[in-house]
Amino acid sequence: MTIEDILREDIRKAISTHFDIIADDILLQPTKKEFEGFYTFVTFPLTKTTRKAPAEIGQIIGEHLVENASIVAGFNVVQGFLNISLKDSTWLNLFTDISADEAFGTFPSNSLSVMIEFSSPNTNKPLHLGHLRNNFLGDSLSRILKASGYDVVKTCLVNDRGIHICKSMLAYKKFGHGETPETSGLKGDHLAGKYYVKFDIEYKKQIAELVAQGIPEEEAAKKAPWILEAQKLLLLWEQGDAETVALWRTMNNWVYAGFAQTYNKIGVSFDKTYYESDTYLLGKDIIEEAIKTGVFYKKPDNSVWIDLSSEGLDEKLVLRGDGTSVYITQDLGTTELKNSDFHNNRYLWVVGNEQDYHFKVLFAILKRLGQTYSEGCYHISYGMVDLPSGKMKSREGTVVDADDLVSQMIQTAADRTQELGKIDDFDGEEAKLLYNQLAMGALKYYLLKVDPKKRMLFNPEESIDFQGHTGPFIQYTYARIRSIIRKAEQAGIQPTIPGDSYHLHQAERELIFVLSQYPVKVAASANEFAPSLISQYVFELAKVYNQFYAEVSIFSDPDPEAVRLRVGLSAAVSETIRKALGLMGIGVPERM
RNA sequence: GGUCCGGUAGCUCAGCUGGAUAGAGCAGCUGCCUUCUAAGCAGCAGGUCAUGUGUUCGAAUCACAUCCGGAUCACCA
Repeated sequence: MTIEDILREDIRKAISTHFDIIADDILLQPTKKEFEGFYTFVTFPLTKTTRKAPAEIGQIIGEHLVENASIVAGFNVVQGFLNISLKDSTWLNLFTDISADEAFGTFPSNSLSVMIEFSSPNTNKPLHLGHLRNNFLGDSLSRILKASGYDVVKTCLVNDRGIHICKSMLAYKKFGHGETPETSGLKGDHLAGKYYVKFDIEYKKQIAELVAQGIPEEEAAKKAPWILEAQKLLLLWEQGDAETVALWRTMNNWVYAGFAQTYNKIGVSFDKTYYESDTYLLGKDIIEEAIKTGVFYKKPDNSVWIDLSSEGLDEKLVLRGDGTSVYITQDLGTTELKNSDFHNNRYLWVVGNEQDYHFKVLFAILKRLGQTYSEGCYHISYGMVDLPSGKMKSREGTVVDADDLVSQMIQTAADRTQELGKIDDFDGEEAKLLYNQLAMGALKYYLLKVDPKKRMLFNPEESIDFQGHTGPFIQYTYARIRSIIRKAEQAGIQPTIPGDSYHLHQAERELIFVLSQYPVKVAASANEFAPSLISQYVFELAKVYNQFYAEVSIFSDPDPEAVRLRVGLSAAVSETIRKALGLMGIGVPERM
């Protein structure tokens, strides 16, 4: 039972004794800064049933609380707003609970397992900024879900086959001259990407030539020699042609080695990786089977369809006339595979919002097929990342490369840190670790602080900011606290909670109040699949701590009880910052 | 055209199960380092919450309409 629950119960009692009304929903909101109190109860909704003025109702409930509610210290009424303050003993008890709870903010198992699929790259090009948002969201959500009691399985579905890979392969065959990551000095994924770009340049040239000969552009795009060759390559691959498969394998392995480096650098990993080359043929059987039960139907050309118009969707093709799969067929099969592999209670997909429709269709079909797990399927749809210059387009080369971005961030972190000169005694390894932590802190925080559902703007100048609403600001607060804890340890000061006679400083109350919100925020971010709630929370916590830090002196206070409490508060804040940033995959430095 | 998402300070974003004079950060301007890390703190300035109508004691929040931006409606993935 939280303080809020207790207070709600007390208000409910006050209402029933004075007005003879059973109020089921007691709405509490945090009191605005300019008023005294921590919790506010709005009395307007009670005016009708009680036939009393809002201020009068507030007065009556307030008086009742002061007399009867053991946690309440006082109140004030402003118009229809009843602002309630709590006793210092209440705050101290609350803080006692928080500091005693090692697992503060971590929920016990809820006996539910969840699979979360994210990242899911194509193997024809390196990761870019858009993938970073996806990866950070997926990684952070898996940590948040774990903290809120789920058993989590992280998966990645690698898009390792298809026409796009064949394009890279074709360009490599034409222009590669046996180049390898070793001979070129390029990371494998960048090497594959280089040929993907080469393909596109050549392809566009061929289209232009055909158009110049008077062929309409649409037709030219289909007839250009290289696209035909790439399609032939895809066919050869599907037939298992040894040479094609060998090249495919070689190039993909280069790419995987490159991806592994990037994932390692950004701190992302998976429990299980699925490859589309293993799963793309799945799903057909499910459909063939369900034609019999009437879920799907055949058209004269032998293509197979489902009519989802009663769900507000359209008629959707699920198998081509030649019997081959389409995207949705494959996803149906992959989901079935996931379910038979892991039997999870929930399945999540972190996929961009351009696929909203696809997932609506997928879930509708699963439901029609009578799959009970369809109820637990959820598309975590996130918005695109835009650049100040507009949309990122990989074909037009306007993408921000993930590896480049990460190394720029590390460079910036190094420059910034060296300017300040606070860690001149660090050795090379320590410094490197710090730069990495700060760089990833800045980048992850920047991409996670925005509501995932919303489209966001990536402003390069802002993203390397280390002040204000940023990861490094919070990391800095942590490092500051750690310095205090070290000092306290040296001085032999034990954090202790003072007795009931202790009069709290307002800054101390605020700190306890914000700390107490942490578990609520963890639960909310898990429910809404929104790491941004954690990022906002931890920023608020750091801000309130910095205010406290500027306002009160920790070690030079004449009251030893105050010193010991403040050391304890600092420790609790640092731990909560560490946990909260940890939920975002961000590490914390001892010094910076 | 149908469907979906969005439009809040110069910029980037919170707030949106209706509640007080709409909040942060950045940028701009003022102060604060002989005292625990100034990557910090305090303050000033900045808003017709796209527009209109409605519901309500009360609307940035709900409903309807309009305008603007984006996504999607492939036998691509």
